[in-house]
Amino acid sequence: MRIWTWNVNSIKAHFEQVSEWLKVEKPDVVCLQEIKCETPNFPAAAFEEMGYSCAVHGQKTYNGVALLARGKIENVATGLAGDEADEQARFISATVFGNGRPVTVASLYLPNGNPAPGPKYDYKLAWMKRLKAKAQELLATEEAFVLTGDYNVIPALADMKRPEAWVNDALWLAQSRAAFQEIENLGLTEAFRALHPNEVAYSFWDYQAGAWPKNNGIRIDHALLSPQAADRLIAARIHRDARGHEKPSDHVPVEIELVD
DNA sequence: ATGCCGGGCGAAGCCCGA
Repeated sequence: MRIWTWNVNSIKAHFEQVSEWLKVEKPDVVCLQEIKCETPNFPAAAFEEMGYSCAVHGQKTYNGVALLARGKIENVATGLAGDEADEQARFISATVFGNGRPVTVASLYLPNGNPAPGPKYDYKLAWMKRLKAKAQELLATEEAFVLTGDYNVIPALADMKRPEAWVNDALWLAQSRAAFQEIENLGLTEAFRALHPNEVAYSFWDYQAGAWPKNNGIRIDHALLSPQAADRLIAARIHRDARGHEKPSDHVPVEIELVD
């Protein structure tokens, strides 16, 4: 089972590229972030024609996450517990099936948090605590699950081209990394780094200042796997070529492959 | 680079992203 995550920076603006890539690569599950549309405006019919079921947690203008999967999608849940006032559409989870073996998959868009310090950073850290609680709840089931998406966290020095540019940034601040590490330390595996301990690879390049031609990138799109999912992990890939397309998203797809 | 690009909204210019 191949599971993709892709922050598409508006599904309306980048639908053509996304659908072309899905037709060629045929991933089994696709987690989308920043769809930037309300649920009724998501192009579900077009994805269904391509063989996918869809579960969407949309929002006007900002955020928005979705799950596509070949076969059925069950137990769809949206949002994270712990803040009744939170109206930002950043989390959707569901059960998907590969050869009959169920996997719980979540598509998440973790808050950026800049400027830090400030209310946006407080929201980011609080959101990470809520995500940790969700991970703890899922771990108690002792089943395979994958929490994947745009984490907006640079885990280590090796995950950025220009560390000096990020010293005071919410994506790199010690508290952000510590919160990410806390979730990993529950017993989750960050798939790409686990399989490629020494590889320098990025998943985001800013649109500005020639970041892409200079390869001035960061790695912030991740997949965290429960032990039962990590046991099935056989590959992790970053599709960096997607960034070179005409009119691309600023993020590229990150893929993991599990034994069916 | 407290935004250089790019998207949304909405029809100019501001908000937001990382």
